[in-house]
Amino acid sequence: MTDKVDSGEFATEKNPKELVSTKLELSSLVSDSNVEELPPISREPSETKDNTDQDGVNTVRKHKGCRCKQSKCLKLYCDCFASGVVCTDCDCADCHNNSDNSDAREFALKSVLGRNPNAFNGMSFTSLIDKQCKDAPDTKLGLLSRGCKCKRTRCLKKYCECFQANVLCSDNCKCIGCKNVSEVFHAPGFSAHNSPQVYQRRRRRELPQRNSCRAPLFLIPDPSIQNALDSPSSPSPKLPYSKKKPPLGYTSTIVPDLGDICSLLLAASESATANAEDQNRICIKLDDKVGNKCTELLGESESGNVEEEIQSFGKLIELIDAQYNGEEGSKCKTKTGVHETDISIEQERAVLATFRDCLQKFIKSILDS
DNA sequence: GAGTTTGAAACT
DNA sequence: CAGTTTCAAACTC
Repeated sequence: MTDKVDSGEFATEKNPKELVSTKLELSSLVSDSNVEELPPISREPSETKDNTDQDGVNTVRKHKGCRCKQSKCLKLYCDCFASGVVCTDCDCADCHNNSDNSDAREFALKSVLGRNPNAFNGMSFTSLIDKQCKDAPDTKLGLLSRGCKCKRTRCLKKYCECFQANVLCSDNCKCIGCKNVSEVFHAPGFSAHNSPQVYQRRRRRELPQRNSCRAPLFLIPDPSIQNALDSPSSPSPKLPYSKKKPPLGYTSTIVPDLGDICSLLLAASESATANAEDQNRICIKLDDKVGNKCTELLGESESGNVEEEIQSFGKLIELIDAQYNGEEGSKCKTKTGVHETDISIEQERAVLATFRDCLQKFIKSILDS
């Protein structure tokens, strides 16, 4: 991958699912330390009124008619049935998921609920009887808590329910080679405006070379999903993101979450010990002092003591300066054990310097508020 | 638009 | 519970 050379990368290969709460966009850190100048990014649904991205592809999954041919829309293969609604305006064949076939439908509902009481996101049998298609907020949304089991797609295609729903894979997933985990870094064309799908398509189109760095994943769920998860009817599945925390750099007035910042830095630190799949990857090795400080900050991040947190950040800034100003350079081993070049070290230095600046701005924003 | 690939659901 | 089959959506050409 070449684009990362221009940007730097935080990799989180070491037990990445432990870091799923991290949802900062690194581009705001490494490409432009001046958070103030970043344009505000709306996460309101109105931003994508037609539910399409810049490629004209639907990015906000709405309930849509099914096209079942053999299941009679009475099995969970059917999106409508799986959503607990009857078919309307569908292209299905021999549909029995309607009021005309209420007996068959009820039997099917009972059958499915018998196998899995939570198959309809906790909805009871009676609540499913007359549920209309328009009531479905999103297909199979409630099933996300179950986790995916993807084997080949690395959870980077819409075959993966997690990826399709714009959420990260969680501990509930049993996927293999999952890449739908918390990875935050900056790359050209990757911005908060882009969903993972958008970015993946662009990478496929613009960066077809092999051995490139893994696809990045943007960590912010779709607003419709967020709304659905906030709804009382949804039993708060274990999801790899925290709610209502804007990513760093979204606006100049929003203070980034302390835990997120520390998670990001910790992720960068931990990545150095993980085996990099790609020799071209850039990892960041923080020395123990910085890493320990991050851990410390993580522990304190919910203390509520702003003064202590600011002091801790100040200490962290000092440690970063100490590590990268005259002391030994950072190290990043490839899987062949070869150290990265001085260029990489310089990039890491630049990333951390930017991160340091961001911390300073963060502190300032707290003091100003 | 047809054929292929994929992973969930259903089945054995 | 594991393996296989069925299914419909996603994807490719």
